[in-house]
Amino acid sequence: MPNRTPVPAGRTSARRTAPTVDVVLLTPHGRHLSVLLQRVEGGKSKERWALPWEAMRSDETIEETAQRVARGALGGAPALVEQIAAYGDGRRHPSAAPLSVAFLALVAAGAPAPAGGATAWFAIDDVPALAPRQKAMLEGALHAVRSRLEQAPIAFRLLPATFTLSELQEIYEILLGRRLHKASFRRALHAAWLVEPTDEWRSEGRGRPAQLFRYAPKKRRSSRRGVRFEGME
Amino acid sequence: MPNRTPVPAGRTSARRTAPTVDVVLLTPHGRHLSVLLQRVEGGKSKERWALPWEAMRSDETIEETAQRVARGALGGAPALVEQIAAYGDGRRHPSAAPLSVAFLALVAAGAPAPAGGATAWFAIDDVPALAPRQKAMLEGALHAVRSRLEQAPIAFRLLPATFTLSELQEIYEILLGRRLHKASFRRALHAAWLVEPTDEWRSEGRGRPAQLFRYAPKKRRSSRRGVRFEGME
DNA sequence: GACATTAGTCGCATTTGGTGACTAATTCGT
DNA sequence: ACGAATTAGTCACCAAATGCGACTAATGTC
Repeated sequence: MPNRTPVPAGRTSARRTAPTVDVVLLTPHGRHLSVLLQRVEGGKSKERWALPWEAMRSDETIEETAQRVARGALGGAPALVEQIAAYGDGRRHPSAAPLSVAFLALVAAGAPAPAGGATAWFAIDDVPALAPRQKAMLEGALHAVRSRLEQAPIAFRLLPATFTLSELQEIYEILLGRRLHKASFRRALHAAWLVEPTDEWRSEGRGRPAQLFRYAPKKRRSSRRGVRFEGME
Repeated sequence: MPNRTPVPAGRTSARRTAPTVDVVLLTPHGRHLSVLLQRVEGGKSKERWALPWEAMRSDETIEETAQRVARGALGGAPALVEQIAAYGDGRRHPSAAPLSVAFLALVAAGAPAPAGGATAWFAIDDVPALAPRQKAMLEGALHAVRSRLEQAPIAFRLLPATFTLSELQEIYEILLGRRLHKASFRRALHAAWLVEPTDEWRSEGRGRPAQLFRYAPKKRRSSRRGVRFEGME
């Protein structure tokens, strides 16, 4: 193990810009997802909006930085913050940093529109031009949400402590970006022993009142399945 | 958007150590997986082995760096290199870098044992003490292999162009760390239209000769499934 | 030729999943 | 008051997917 020199001597490390931590803040908005962008003050680049980001600090973990960037942009704490990936290809970024670590943050519906015109929510299908690296982060965030949704109870963090099953299903539909069949959703949900009914009911105006449930996962049986070959080409 | 200063003025960025790129090289070895470690020259830390790593360079993407680190440690190119995640918590690392990006690399079976005693394969269940950050990377790598195995045809990259179905199944078993049922495996494989038979057969000493197949994915039908609630607690 | 060994397939029982249609409880309009 | 509209919740049926034991096939060994 010879050339283990941490820094290629003489080169640029002293001039290198610190890595950035970028956060993709997503929230349910109506029937779809929206992402939080911040206005970029004039520069030569044509992108006028950007994901919130900040340079990494040596006195914080990147998770802490992500939390702070999210709180700063949102004016409050998001419901969940998770890493997506590091982006260190050559694509352009608002900073000069060669490396960025992207985080996903989910925010419960009805988030207060951040003050001032410098920050705004954009529907996920109608996002303005972003720097290429941040565009990739946004795509990565959507992919991450949809793939982690089945592995971890992240949907429950977007709901209050008690909720109706219709509300839960709607969250799933918004995060997945597609409709689900009511009976199938409930059958799978109950089979997984993730929720338990409370004795309260909520009347939401018209229609039959809905029973309230709470998130209360029971012990799991490890279902030893075979392999699946999905979505390969 | 005030405090958009890319670098907190005056602070440490000039003294910051560049992020590292660490590679978890895995290969089938007998009936299990092994990981490549490099001996660490004496230092005050008690870990005598480490994952191959190198400081990020400003003239390479991190993918390129990972490829280079892998080739350097292995003496040849691995079959696949993919990013796992960034590790920027406070855990200790052989370098002084506060941030490391971990990559997974898969190497076909029968990889030449790297020359010299400075590099060696360790069975995955019998790995010596690693720096905490690298230990987390190794766990992350195993998790990544197992979860990506069903999404992308990475197993085929560990096999020659033509192979028997028993060989393919064995790769899956090694990567997943559990046995699979022969008939179920083949049924799912054929249903996914991933392989096609050649007209060659291979006699492996005793037993009936096996037909050789090649990886030849056909167009996919997008199976619109409902949600599943798996492995949540 | 009996047997061990590996490849490959079949069939069945069971589970899982998709779906339309049904019942239940409430509000609103007239 | 009463029926239409609306939302909640469940059922039943069918189709597809899965787990698995048991079978046949082809080869080498003794």
